[in-house]
Amino acid sequence: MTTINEVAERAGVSTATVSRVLNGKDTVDSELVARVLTAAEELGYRPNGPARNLRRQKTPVLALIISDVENPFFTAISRGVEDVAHSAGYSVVLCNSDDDPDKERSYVSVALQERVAGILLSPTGRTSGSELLSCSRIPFVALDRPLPDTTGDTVLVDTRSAAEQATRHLVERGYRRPGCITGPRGVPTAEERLDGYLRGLRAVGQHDSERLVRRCEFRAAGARRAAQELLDTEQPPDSLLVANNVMALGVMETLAERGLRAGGDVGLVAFDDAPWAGLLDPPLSVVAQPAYDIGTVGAQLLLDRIGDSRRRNTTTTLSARLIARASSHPG
Amino acid sequence: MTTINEVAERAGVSTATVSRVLNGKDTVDSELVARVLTAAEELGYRPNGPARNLRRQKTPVLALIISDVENPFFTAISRGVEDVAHSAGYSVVLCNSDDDPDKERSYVSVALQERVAGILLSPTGRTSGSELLSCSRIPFVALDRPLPDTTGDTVLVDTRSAAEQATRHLVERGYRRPGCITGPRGVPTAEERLDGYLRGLRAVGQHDSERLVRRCEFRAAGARRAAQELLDTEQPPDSLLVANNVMALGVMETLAERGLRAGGDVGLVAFDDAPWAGLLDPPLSVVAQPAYDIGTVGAQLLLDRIGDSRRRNTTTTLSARLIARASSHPG
DNA sequence: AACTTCCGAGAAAACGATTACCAGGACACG
DNA sequence: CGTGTCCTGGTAATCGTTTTCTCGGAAGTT
Repeated sequence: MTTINEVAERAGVSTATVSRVLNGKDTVDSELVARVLTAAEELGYRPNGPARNLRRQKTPVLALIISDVENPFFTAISRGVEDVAHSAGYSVVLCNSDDDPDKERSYVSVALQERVAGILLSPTGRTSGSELLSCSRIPFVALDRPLPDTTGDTVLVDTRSAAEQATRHLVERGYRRPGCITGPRGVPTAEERLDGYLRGLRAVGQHDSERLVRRCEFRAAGARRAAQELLDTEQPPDSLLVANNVMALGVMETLAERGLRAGGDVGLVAFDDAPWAGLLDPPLSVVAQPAYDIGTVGAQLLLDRIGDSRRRNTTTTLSARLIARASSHPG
Repeated sequence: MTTINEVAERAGVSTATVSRVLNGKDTVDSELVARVLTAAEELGYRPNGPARNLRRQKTPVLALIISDVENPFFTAISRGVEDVAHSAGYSVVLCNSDDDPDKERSYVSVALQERVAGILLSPTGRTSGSELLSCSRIPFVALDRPLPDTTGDTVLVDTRSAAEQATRHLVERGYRRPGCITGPRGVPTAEERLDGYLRGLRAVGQHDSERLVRRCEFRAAGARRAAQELLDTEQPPDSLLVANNVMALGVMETLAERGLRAGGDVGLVAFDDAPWAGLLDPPLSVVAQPAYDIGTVGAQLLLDRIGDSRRRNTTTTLSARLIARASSHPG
């Protein structure tokens, strides 16, 4: 690898001058600028990032830690983050925590170690890397889920009222016993959606029963089991509110296996819209979260904080909207 | 940020000793080890990554540059890469080139600059960052698509014969005029799939006509337009081979808008399986590519090359398999 | 012409780790 | 007891940049 020294030597100037030219300082004679540029070109010189970052004490990189790359909700967030970051001259590195607190911790640790400029995190909720974050001075933003015990910038979606609305929607459409499949205990998004569901039931005068609720990981496999369990109970639910789109696929597989049809046999509303949701059989009613916006808002917040570390912490809450399709239409 | 000096001072030893302890060298007195460890713990010391990487002249990070984070095919690859890399002690940073040669180039450039240990790239095909790569000495592996003019490790899928097989499948199922929607000119995967399609037609004695072929970006919007165009021709195709899963969604939307049903009205086979493919209306026939394996094989190849830079270049070709569902079943 | 001002460019000091090298002490052996 | 060996741990060089100083010369002012 060629270094700045070799470029300086070939151009017949000092390394300081090379550095100045390459960083666009305007105090260099145009003759020298030309010499440096051609020398750098000829040698295929490319500055050493780690050295530069060490000296500058900062790295133009944002870390985005999400819990599932295969979930379109999170990839949409990542697009939002990337668009904003990119236009501000930052690169984004995407890390996939798999909803595993250990992996999350380890990624936070790596990010801190590499001295990234900032971190966007959708926390698993449990212990997670939050202590690490809060005791370091690195700017960060929590996305989708609040960070336990830590006050920091946060971008949330009001899924509680969305869940409530979705539940009422099911009842209004004529379903009598809506059930709920949500995420693990302690995960804020899971709790919120469950809470919204319970409120929705109460609002329409239904007795809420934990017997119609199941919890599982935010994965298809768990949702499949949960759906099977619920359908096998003595008084099975006649409709379901499902806490994310990956789980919804699991539920639909289960229905298909049993020859049940979503909508007609079991009403279904799931969180997260996806490009394929309207093309399923039947088209899936969803609570569409503004995923892309979560990304852009979060990234902007992070950039602002990087620019001014003593800003007040803010929490932005975006709202979701129900898109009713055939899966919540009985008969 | 606390530095190794402060740790050394607090522990009453030299920085060299701190470094030795923290890197697990065994030549240090256990008394000192304990002192260093507690000092580091108390100060919340975390080594400065850039400094370490600068000194060590390497970074335990692999860059994975893919063309679309929202495409499940690529996210599956990324899981494969990550699993292998992680268990070998490497982090993976995921970069999203958006199938834009400029973005790709820029990401390759950043990766080189940051001196990552290796690069996994699914090239856009056109000029792209290949010159950058080949003239640097950084190990790299091309995934899914070969790198133009460059010999290097490559992991491919034999989509030519898969496309041929899929085309024959359509004809065998009774469709008479299969059309094809493929990717942009010059993109190897697009050309291969088109070529396979043409061969398939010839194999069953059909005259191949470019009039049944459309090209567009690997996006839903382009595919929608392409499908509309094809359906509006005087002699429209009665079935379609579509070059990836994102495009397939666009095509299905178009069919739905026109009140046409995949299978009964227009046969449909698309590349890439996805969790939702079997749940669409109708279930989508696909050519399933071993995406996760592309990732694991590619990552392993890259690690091998990092370990031994003078290995011979290899090209691994995996095979795809047709999964016939209802969308390729007439009537 | 003498003095100040300013500006461009080089020399050298950081940045924070790792590691080659060296010094000093303990121990063993003749 | 003297000398050689080994082992531990400190000193300082090093990685490749950026940036602060500093200095020399040109330009401007009186």
